[in-house]
Amino acid sequence: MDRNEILQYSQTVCDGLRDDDDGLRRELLAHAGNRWSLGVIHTLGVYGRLRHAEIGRRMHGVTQRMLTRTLRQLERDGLVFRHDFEEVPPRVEYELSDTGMELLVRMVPLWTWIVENADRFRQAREVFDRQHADTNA
Amino acid sequence: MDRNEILQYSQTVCDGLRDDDDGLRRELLAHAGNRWSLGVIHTLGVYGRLRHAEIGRRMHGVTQRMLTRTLRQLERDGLVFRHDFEEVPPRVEYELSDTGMELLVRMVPLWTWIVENADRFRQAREVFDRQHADTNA
DNA sequence: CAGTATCCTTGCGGATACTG
DNA sequence: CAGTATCCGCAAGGATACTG
Repeated sequence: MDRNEILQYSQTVCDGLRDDDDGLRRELLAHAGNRWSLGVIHTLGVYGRLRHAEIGRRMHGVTQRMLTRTLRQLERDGLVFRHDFEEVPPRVEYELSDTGMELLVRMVPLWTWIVENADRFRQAREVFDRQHADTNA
Repeated sequence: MDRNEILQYSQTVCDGLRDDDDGLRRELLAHAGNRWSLGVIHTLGVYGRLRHAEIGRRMHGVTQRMLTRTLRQLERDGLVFRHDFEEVPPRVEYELSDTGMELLVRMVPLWTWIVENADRFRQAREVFDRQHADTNA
């Protein structure tokens, strides 16, 4: 994929995002970029069907509230299926949909690259912050 | 790329994101997912070097403040170079760095997919919202 | 022209307590 | 167990006016 291909793609995408789709774009990326969304998608991708609490146990730090909210959003976008067995006590299982799986596929290269280049960013920031500190001093 | 490959990748990525990198991950995606970041990256990718106001003109709706802020963040992460000519009146040009270009490459497939599947999401949401409305009624 | 300063609204994310 | 209700702090994003 050379530079021109990239730009053409990029052009198409950004043209397709005019006005109306802006909300969609933001919302979608918001979900993908949410505090917990990626973790949930990943967890469900790896383990398949899981119950609410099981997901929570596999992601440290998430509260019940945020987990529920995240799952609702993902479900609303059709990325996750919710199977309610309507039993007592409640039993609900979550599962990544095909759409969710496709999203995961598209996300992974990006995340991989970010992680692999973590140091680059850290260094860039250090340099920037140092220079900025000098300016202020 | 089959399901297992995806999951392995995904596993690696998410393992690499434990604790410390969480901030990094969020910040980076925050930049990539910001209201204006992608637009700026794309614009600079397509047009090359541009002045502050030129970028603004090519992106409708962005305010001076947000454009400046976005550019600062991108610059801090090393995604964008800032060339200050130190003239009067001021003349500053912005340019996508190689790192920024690489990010653009990784983002494009994701965006393309989102845009191509916009309808899918819209429909999923409509269904969800309708069902939820019924529940409340 | 590029950028800062100020003020404001909104929604995310978290803590805690409660319910069917 | 799964989920809701309530309250809170914080930062993003925006509108507006000003400056070197």
